[in-house]
Amino acid sequence: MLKNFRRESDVVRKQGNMAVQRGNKDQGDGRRKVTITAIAREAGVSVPTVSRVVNGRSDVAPDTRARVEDLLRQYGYRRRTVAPGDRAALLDLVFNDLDSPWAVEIIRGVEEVAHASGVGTVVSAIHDRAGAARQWMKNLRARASDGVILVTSALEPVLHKELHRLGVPLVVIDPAGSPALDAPTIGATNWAGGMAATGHLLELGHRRIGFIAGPPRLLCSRARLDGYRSALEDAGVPVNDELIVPGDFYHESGFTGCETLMALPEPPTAVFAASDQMALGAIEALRRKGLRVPQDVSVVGFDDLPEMRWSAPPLTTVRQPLAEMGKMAARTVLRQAQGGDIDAPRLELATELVVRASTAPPAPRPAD
Amino acid sequence: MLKNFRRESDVVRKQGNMAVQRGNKDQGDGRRKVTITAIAREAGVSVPTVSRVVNGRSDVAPDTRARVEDLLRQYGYRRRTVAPGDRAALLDLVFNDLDSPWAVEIIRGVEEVAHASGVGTVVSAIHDRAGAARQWMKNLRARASDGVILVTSALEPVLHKELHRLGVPLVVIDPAGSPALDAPTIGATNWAGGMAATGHLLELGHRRIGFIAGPPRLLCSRARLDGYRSALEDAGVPVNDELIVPGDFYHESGFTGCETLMALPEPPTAVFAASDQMALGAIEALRRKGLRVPQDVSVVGFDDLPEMRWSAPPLTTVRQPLAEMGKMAARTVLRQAQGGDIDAPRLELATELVVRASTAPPAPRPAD
DNA sequence: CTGAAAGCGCTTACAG
DNA sequence: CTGAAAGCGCTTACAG
Repeated sequence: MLKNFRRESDVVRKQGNMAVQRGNKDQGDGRRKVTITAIAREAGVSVPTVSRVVNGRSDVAPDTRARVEDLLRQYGYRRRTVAPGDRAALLDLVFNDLDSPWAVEIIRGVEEVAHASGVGTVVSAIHDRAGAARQWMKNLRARASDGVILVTSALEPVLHKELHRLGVPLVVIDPAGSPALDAPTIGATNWAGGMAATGHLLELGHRRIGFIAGPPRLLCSRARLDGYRSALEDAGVPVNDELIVPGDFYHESGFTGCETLMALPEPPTAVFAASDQMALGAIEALRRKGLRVPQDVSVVGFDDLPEMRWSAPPLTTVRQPLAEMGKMAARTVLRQAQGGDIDAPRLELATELVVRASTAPPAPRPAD
Repeated sequence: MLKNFRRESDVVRKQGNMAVQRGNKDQGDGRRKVTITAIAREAGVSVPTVSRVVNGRSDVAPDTRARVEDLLRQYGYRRRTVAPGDRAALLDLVFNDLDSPWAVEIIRGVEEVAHASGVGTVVSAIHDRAGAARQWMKNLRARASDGVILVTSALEPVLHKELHRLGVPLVVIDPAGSPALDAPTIGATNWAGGMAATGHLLELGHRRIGFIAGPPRLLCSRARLDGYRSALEDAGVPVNDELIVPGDFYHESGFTGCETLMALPEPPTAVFAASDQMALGAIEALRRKGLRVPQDVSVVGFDDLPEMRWSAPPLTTVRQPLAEMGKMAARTVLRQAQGGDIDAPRLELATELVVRASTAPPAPRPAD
């Protein structure tokens, strides 16, 4: 390090007219402008030679290469244009928030497919704020991203319009539900999942089943709720609105939602939470009340995040193939980016009920 | 959509000599080559005009703009060079695996800082495979990334060497422990954390404390173990090697590690797992044996992943400021990328014991 | 609002 | 192994 810095000042002394050198802070006069031409002059070689070194070609004499590499490093050279052949292939993956294990699953899937195609995955969070979204659009443009995967965002319509204008392919994972969005979407069979979870509880013998809902503006929330309702109807169990409480997919709302449910004159014997995190919150609420899961109350979640195998007790839940959804989405944008056709404008991957240890038949009613 | 496709074939008909058009698969003769020049010819305007549209300048007649935009979209135009001013600023964040809530925390921190500086965060996983790493290096080079943040990887030395050659700044989060790595590193005070966790159990009155270790090749694992040992020594409790079992930070190993511990002739009254995930595995092992946490056995974890507040019972653990570490790392690479000095080559952020509900004084020994 | 001209940062044959 | 020359894909004044 020290050695480098020493050499650097030598260079600076000899070549004081270069805009800004590495190791110096911005000097009013602006951004540093380290070009291949400047490096060539400095190294006493031609521009093509530097170009060759930069591109790791083999036909450069070892000591020329070493000298040029040193200079490149010292001046902090970065390419200013991209080689025509290997355009930096980039794909943008945009979340509202990066605050849930949910997100990694999707990232994992997208990254796997993208990486295999030599494409980089740029991950961003826009926090449903128009400002952040605008900044992101600007960056997207600067980096000439080849495609965008957007995950459940209220900003869907705005971004879609702008991206369409720029001709950047867009795929939406788990669409929030903008009606006229004509981008391909990838989701899960939420309605069927809601049916399956509720059906499972019904089969165990539960008749009073509480439901902790997700944000009502999201399509997936509504589909899960409707699945719950349909299963009850199929079983001839009347839908009781006081058993349906609101939530926002986060732990806390599962906790309070469950408290509300258990404070009912006639509390439910089972709770279906529309997300795993809310299910965990619900279990905590029950634990605090001294109620055991599943002996006293059964709990079902939705998502099947990997850690749910290890919750206490291991959670019965509806598996949503998040990584698979990510992969699908990545394949779809990549195909579009290469000018291919999209095979399905709207796709729903299957959900699957995973029965673990948080559900059991209802406790026999206390003989009161 | 349909409309677009129709228009597109008109264009193709008129202009059959362009290499490959959008909507057509690769046609042997190679990659499509949609340049601003081609678009200009097609639109019957000059090259500068198309350039203006592409860059969203305001001084273009509305219908010229519309016509050009249509063409750009239809041909799937992507910039082939980057505007000198706004070079796509990119930062690479590299994990071994994207399989833990651990990762999101770091991503969140890095993204926040990078995004604020208009820098994109490219997330990759290299799975400790030299092949994947090589592919990634190639991509990194193509996208001219401005800096790299590497998270705990056995590939540290190789990547460091190569990146240094390219003059790309590198910061390592939670270094695996390559001895001669002269890149800045950001970690947590693992040793102090190990001390604190063990000290807490000691204070509660525990004397037989099991330890489920992390992978021994990682510095952080060794530091946590040494912290555990030191705390015991301070308290005058002899270190008993049969109470130390191996693990790999994942749930499963916590489960089996805890089983081993509880099968001991004289099992521990408390277990300190070197990761939250192993702590969860341990709790599950205890649950299966019918042992209650914390009444029968206390459990402490390490990391304080956000979901640990909601485990059953809420987990006492050592908080590692992962998002903060990500932010630090991002600031450090960004500063380096701008030619600034690094303020600290090696940084450890403080860990903090978070006491929740999984620890309690040991149960009185059964009077046998 | 638009284009002809000059310029920039590279890369790609080609010749030695 | 190296450079002079031509070329490419853009952008930036400048003039109208």
